[in-house]
Amino acid sequence: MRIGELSARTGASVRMLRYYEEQGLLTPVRTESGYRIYQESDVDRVARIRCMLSAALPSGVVGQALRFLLDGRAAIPDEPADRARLAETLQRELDLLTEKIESLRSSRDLLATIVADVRGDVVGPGHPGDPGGAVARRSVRKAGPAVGLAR
Amino acid sequence: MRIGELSARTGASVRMLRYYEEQGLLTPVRTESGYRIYQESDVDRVARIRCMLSAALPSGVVGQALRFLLDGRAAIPDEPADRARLAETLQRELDLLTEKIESLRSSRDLLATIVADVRGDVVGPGHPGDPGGAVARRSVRKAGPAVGLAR
DNA sequence: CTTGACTCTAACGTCGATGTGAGGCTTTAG
DNA sequence: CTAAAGCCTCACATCGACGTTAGAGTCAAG
Repeated sequence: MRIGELSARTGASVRMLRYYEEQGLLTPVRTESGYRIYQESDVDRVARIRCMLSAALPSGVVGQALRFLLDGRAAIPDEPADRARLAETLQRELDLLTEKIESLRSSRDLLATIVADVRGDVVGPGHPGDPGGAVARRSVRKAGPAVGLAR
Repeated sequence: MRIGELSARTGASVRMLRYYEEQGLLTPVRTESGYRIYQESDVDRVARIRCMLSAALPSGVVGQALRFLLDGRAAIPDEPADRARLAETLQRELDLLTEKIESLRSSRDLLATIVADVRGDVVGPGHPGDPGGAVARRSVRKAGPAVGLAR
């Protein structure tokens, strides 16, 4: 398919698709006249790119991951030393990501209790005279303290 | 505490702290002479801000979420109608956050399979200095297909 | 009082990701 | 064949999240 169709099917703008190619994340073939031709599998690929970029993963990591997805194990270097370094780099990103996820989960859970609480109050017998400090009652336990720091 | 101390304690640059204030994510009081004065709780607050921003959450979302995460329930309105609207707003933030977390998890899982695969090859028959990489060798099959698209 | 560390505002620079034309081919529908 | 639609390559513009610098005020210590 050509770029317009891929754009329509993925929701990514034409500009973005060309940008991803520029970054080595997509490698469409070209027609005689220069038109980009994409594979069916590129629909998935674009979804992954967007997902990983939205996770604020460094584009180098995204690139490596994508190369791996596309070329399978071919993208893994032969030299043990290179592999070790690569593994370490990826592991660091993995740890960071895991940490980030945990922290976000904690924020989300806290937010969820607040939402539940607001909803809970809505259904109750409204007390118009209740001053803004409705904080006193209710069972919102102190949310866990320090969350993991991001870099 | 003043901005320098908060910076030291959070790892965020002074510039970042001022920027977060500009975005309404922090609201320090000021001394007579204009110096920003932060609360102890702002240390946690900055940690959350950094985490959420590093996850590429739109600052609008971060702002909304933060107001309720850290100012707690102080801002909950009395009027049932107001509460209902608030609950709805928060629910949307909550959904966005949940979606984001799922997207991050998907990226992390993908990254994990790649790391495992790279390590699997690195680990020779007794490789010194290599922490237990008891990963079954090549077992990486096509990871799940389409993952959730980010906005 | 003077110095030096700290802070302030204001403004310009940067970088990644993306939008937006300009100008010019190519393909497709009529 | 011709016009519309799609695509191409620059290349400059924008936006968020900062970094950096400049010029000036504040404050504790010597």
